[in-house]
Amino acid sequence: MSKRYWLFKSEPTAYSFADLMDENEQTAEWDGVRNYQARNFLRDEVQVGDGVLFYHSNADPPAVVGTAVVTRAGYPDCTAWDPDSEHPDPKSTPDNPIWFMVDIRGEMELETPVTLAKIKGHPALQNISMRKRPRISIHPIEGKEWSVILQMSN
DNA sequence: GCCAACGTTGGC
DNA sequence: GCCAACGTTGGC
Repeated sequence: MSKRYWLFKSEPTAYSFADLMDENEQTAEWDGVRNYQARNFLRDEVQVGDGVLFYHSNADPPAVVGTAVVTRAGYPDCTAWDPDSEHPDPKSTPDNPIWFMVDIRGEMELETPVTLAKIKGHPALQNISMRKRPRISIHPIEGKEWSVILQMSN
């Protein structure tokens, strides 16, 4: 199975790239996703070794700020049945989980964040998934898009 | 199963 | 803070 690329969104006030880099082994569970399309990516498609662009949404400016790598593929999101978690969902149970998460390890902070404005302005990124479906927190990224965005960060 | 009402996301 | 886009819920 060949390596794929993804873009994960996070509001930096809730969880920033710096927070990820501060974790033990720079590794965190990507939990709390409560959207079915994003869930399907996490459960069915995201694989160990895949590349992740870490995007700050609701930020000034919104931008890709770092890269990460998937260290554990989809498994049940146990925060769903924790009533004290941020996004409890009583319909999801250990026997019949609805929501899934993966683990990622932060790799590199971008020298220059690649802002949404720059992404929108780049001819090679006109069809990037986040432009077509603006409100999903997980997006597949083409290999070409990945390299273009990383080039723009230098 | 339709669809109106409602809630959330997230750029601006 | 506004509001467009769009996902989800729930009455029927």
